[in-house]
Amino acid sequence: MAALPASFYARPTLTVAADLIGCVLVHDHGGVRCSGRIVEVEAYIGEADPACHAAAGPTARNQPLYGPAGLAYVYFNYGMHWLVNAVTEAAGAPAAVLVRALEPLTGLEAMRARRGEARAAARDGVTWSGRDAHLCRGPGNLTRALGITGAQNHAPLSAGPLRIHAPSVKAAPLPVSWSGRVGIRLGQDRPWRAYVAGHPAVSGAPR
DNA sequence: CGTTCGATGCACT
DNA sequence: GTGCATCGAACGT
Repeated sequence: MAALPASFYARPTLTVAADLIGCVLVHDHGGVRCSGRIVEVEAYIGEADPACHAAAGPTARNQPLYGPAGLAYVYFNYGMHWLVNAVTEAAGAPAAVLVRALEPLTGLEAMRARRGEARAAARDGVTWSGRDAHLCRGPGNLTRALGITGAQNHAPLSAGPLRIHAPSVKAAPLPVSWSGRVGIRLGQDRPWRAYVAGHPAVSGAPR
């Protein structure tokens, strides 16, 4: 099964966001393959979008947004969370889709272990005992579970350890709902969050 | 149920 | 120095 080609991402960002629902994010890391079905994403589109990292023009951090479609844009936020995006549109047109939640498919043992490490770092000697459906619920949680870090920033999503695959032909299509984006201050009016309503792995409701 | 709040580091002004 | 595209513990109801 091949990863989605770069041309998949070189389209209008909202189209890419809708089509990413149901696709499978894969990360080969530490000798283990972890994957999950995408059930929640958000679009960040252009310098006119106040919530997009490109709102203030090109900087050292947002450089991948200005690159060609199909790259990963991974950045560190709140001092403790990596967030992973897929760069869309075309070079010079800064836009991306943030992956916010996955339904875990493979590598659950490794996911539990990585989430446990995070928990153990914060608390002393207590193992994480959350439900598996919550392993990849939320953008910071899914990068932690899959082992995605800044090492994957600017990496191509069509080849390499971090990839996105088309939905399985056997899987029924997921219904897509839209809402305002979560966790942002500016730009809440734009209904650019796509998600599977009622799915247990979808993160918190919009503000 | 609900809301508040601290942890934690870096990009940018 | 300020403000995050967050998370979960610790409260209050």
